[in-house]
Amino acid sequence: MAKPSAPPTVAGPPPSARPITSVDLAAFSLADDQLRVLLVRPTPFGASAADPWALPSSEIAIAQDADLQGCARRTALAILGKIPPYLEQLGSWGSADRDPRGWAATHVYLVPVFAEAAGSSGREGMVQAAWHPIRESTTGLRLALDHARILAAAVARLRNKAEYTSVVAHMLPDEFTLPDLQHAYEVVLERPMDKSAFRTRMLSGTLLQPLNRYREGLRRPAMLYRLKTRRSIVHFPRSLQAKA
Amino acid sequence: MAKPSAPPTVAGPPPSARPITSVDLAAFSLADDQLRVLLVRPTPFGASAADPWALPSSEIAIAQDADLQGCARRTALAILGKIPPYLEQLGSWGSADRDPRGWAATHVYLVPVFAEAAGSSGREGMVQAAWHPIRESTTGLRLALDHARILAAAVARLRNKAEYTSVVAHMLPDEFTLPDLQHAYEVVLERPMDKSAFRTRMLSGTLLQPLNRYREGLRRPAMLYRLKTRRSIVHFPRSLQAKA
DNA sequence: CTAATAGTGTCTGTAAGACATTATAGC
DNA sequence: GCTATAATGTCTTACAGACACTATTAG
Repeated sequence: MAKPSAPPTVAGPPPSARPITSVDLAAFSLADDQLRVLLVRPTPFGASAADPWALPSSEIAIAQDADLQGCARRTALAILGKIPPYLEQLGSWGSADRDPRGWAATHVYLVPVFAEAAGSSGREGMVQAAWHPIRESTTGLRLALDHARILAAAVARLRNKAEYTSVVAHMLPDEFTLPDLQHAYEVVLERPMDKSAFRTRMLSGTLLQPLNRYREGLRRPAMLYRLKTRRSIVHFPRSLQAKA
Repeated sequence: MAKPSAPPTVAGPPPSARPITSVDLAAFSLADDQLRVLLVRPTPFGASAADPWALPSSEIAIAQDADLQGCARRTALAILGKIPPYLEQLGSWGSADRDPRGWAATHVYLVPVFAEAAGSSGREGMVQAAWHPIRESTTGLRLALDHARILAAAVARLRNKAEYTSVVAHMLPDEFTLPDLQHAYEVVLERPMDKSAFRTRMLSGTLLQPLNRYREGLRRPAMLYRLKTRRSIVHFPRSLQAKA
């Protein structure tokens, strides 16, 4: 306790060892009409079907990471090849028994991104990465550590935020139509939505910028839009489907 | 990397040192018609007015804490004398420079509690603790480390959640009246609220249990209520004051 | 009775839900 | 013309906001 400017600690003696500290990503995208999450696995060397998939994770690199977001961005860059414009803290999970190596705490970020299908999105460096569809009843996949629980929380948060924010739009490409956007919401929320109410909701406020160009299609062309900003999400005045 | 069941790490070599890891509390109460936050300071020995106040904080005690919530409960017990029924993860702050001792990450919990005024709530063990009123423009107090920023985020979250949840009720005693509750919301949100709409909102749903007893007062007595559960908050169907 | 606080009733505004209708493309 | 999809219009419902009104206590 003779260290410089140590903040007051409430109770107990100074601890001896420190927890393993990491940042995990719950990165979501939409491909082939499915909500998908990015999972990784060690390199093919010795990787068998028994090896569990895991959320992308990096231990904090003290010499390299300026802060938690920086670590999250580094992790995303390594595996996605780009830094996502919108990252949101989901929460943190820490306990004595969630990692067999010892007391471990992880800071989890929710990352909605646009990504093409690309069944198994190549291996980036040392790991194999793939977009796994989110199936019913918490994926069913057996993931490493407590990642199944974290993923369940991430899916719940994503769906909940879809009820009152523009978060789903961040999983679409730069230019999209309102029917595209509605379809994306329907995929995430797993229920059909009313066209008229949906359009009013999305077009009110400062969310979208119309491009005054049209997507040529099989039938009547649809107006193209772009997000005014990809850096943040917009909150709508009311939540959808206010349950009785 | 030859450790048992190590999860795949996305990039970079295994780190050498681990961050200092702690749990901080942003505990709020209502006393004397003011929103207050619990702050601590090292024991009076050598404590001067120059010593900054800080949020209650505990480093993770690997041998003692089962998980992050456990650490938060231990911290709350040490300083409040009781374990609060409702704790909510606010977020985590971690960076190379927020603590002069080195890379430090803290997991912050938002804790609304009922607490009497008690100007300086005695010293519990090694620290001095007091409920400080939340003043305009982020308190104005100079706090230890980056606690001023964390506190600002906590106040923002508390006020935001007051707009669409029952969180404010957790800062009232076990039994209270609807006028009590409305006054509490008005203190937190710093604006007057409509009586009729407020009552409808609070009485719909499963939030309150009427006790069929009355608070005797100066004028007409008011019905007493109790929270159906103190362990969780209730979400209302709409946010208040849907801004244009 | 009056004063003060507790509690209710009525009307309006906003935005979502349901669903019908019109518009514009290819064929 | 027909079909499919894009976009709009109309009506209903739920609930917050404003505010008037009634109810119950002390004195």
